[in-house]
Amino acid sequence: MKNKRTSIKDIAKALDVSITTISFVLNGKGEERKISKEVIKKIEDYVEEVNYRPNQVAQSLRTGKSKILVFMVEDIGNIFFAKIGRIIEDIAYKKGYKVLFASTDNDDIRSRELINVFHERQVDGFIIVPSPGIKKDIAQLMASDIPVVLCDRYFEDLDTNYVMLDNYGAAKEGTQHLIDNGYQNIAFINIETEQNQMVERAEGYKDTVEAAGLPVNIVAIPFSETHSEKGKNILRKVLAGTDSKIDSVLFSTNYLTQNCLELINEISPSLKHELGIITFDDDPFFKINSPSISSIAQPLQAIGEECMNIMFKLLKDKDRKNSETTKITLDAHLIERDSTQKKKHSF
Amino acid sequence: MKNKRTSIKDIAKALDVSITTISFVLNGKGEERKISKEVIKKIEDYVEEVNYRPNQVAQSLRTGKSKILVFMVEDIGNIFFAKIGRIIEDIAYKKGYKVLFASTDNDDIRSRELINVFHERQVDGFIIVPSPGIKKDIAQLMASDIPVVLCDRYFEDLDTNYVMLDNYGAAKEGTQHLIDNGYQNIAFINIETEQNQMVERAEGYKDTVEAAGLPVNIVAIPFSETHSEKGKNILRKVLAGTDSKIDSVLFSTNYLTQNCLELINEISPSLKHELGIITFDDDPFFKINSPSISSIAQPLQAIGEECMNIMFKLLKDKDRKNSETTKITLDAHLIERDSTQKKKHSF
DNA sequence: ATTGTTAAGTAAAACGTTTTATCTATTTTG
DNA sequence: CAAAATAGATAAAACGTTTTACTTAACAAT
Repeated sequence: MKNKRTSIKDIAKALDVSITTISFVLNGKGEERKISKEVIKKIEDYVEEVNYRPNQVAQSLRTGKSKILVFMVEDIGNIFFAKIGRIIEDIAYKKGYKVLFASTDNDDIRSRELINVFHERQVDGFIIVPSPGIKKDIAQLMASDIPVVLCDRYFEDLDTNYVMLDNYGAAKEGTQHLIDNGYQNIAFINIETEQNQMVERAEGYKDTVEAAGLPVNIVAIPFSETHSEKGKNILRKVLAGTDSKIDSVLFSTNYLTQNCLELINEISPSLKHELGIITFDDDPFFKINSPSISSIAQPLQAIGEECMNIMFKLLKDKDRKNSETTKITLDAHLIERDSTQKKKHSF
Repeated sequence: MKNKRTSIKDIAKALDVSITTISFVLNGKGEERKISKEVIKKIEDYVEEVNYRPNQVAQSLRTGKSKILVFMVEDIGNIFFAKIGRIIEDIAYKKGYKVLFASTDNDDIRSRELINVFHERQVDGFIIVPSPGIKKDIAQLMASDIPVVLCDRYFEDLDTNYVMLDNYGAAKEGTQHLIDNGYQNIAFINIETEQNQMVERAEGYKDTVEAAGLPVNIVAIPFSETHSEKGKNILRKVLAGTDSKIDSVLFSTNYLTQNCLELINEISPSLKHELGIITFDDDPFFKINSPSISSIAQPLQAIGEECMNIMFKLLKDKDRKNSETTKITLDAHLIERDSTQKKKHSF
């Protein structure tokens, strides 16, 4: 009943030709291996006729190549990663690669386990948004001569291929935009982390306000508290402004924006019209919100494309171990909307 | 240099034990096959020591099982699918399965190609959000005795496992909510499609307004025009209300909501405060928007869980061909917000 | 003393490919 | 005309497992 798929052996039997010959023909080595035109034709026709497709698992076992790439992110349910994932997927498919997605939750243990699992599965390459503590594992992975591209983050003292946003520059630009529009007391709302992309955003902010002679006000919310009452209280205090009254905020990531906006709404509906607001990561609804919300948009398409450019380069390169790593830094795109147009007086 | 991974053969050599014995021990068949305690211990210790991990590709080839599931959706960059994907991924990993994601763009050709590709790769099961015209391919896939669960949509006349929203009921509930709040002229904004989930939503809407003696007004925007000027014009006309003035809208899916809200904003900023608005698929920003937007939220967690319940049942079931299909219909969750609180007069 | 049983283990086939080495005719070359 | 080269193909090993069928030794039963 369970009709087994046709294998190369079945074809060999049917055409009275050796397995080897068929394999050569299928892999386009017919000419090279001096297989006669007639035999080539015969095989190709038959393959077409029975719609034979080689068993990829067997191919993988033999060649050690799987034609599978893996995209390891913090959370594939986060729209930022999901969008990049889609872009990567599309590019990969065009070249015959499939993409496994995996969410690490930014957890080192989970990341490590995933790397091992995929390594066992003989995936051909890794695109990784690394969790903070897996530098060693990344190094090991690279040492085992498998293509690795880091995305969104990197490690200062590890020579890897990566594709990053110019986080420092982007934060600078966003902050300067607030300053240019007359804001004088800007808070930078961040999550508590040592991930370099966040650190750089904080630096960009800090250097810019300092250069303008304005006060530095960095608020770090623990990752675990972004949805909790405790986190809300931290924000409440900032907005209440014990020392000096804040007139604007820069959110460092889309985790925070949503929750903080919600909170701002909760504290005082008029506040969101008075406060200058700009955030990293754009969202379609920012345009619709009132006020529409300014953002520092990441070039998702470019991020995905660059990751795949590097990946394909690595996949082709026979001795990639000896070739230089590629490091790409991309510019963000500042989207100016109503939330950063300083109003002379609140209403 | 390129230190090959240790294989079962290496262990055999190192311990002077046969390959077979090791395989039995590794697969927990040591007792059953009467391997002595000492040998079992010796093998287990060594395996631990050298951190041996079996080559999964070889396992797959031999057993025909890959421990990979595939989740085929319309677009993994769409937050609705991305969220479900994340839930499925988490459940899968707990049982040692990995998940391949694939976006079909709702295109039949692409869907068909993907199904074939994954079939070749010997994935163990499919969770599919089917494009409109691949009923036959789904049937074929099921005939080849591989677990298939449809998600979000199904085919009327094909006996499959599926997990669906009660689209009819959900649309009914949403529509009734508008009626209860005093709206009298409700438009249903849909994409032009024959996908059953959309048809059912339209029916739910239609039956409800008709039962209340209110006019039926179904607007179908071609899929390709959701972002175009042409699509906008269709909407403009509806909102202008040539025949009768519309006082509220029900959006059938999250593709539309964003664009239409944008357009409503564009046409007249005050309109969004006057119009009753409710939409399928919740979004975090609906809560923050002013007015906050009512929605018919899908139970993402439950959808993911039910898909996986069925999948695991199928994976276990030896003769699933003869067992009954499982059909699950889930209820939506109506979230009432400001956008459906009828205002006595516009402002 | 033969037969049967069990304990403890192994050899070898199989999964479906790719690839290396080899083979036989035929043709070319010196 | 013998040696060398080439055309056209194939056998068999290899990838790393799982699994079937077998072996051997020890012991028990008749």
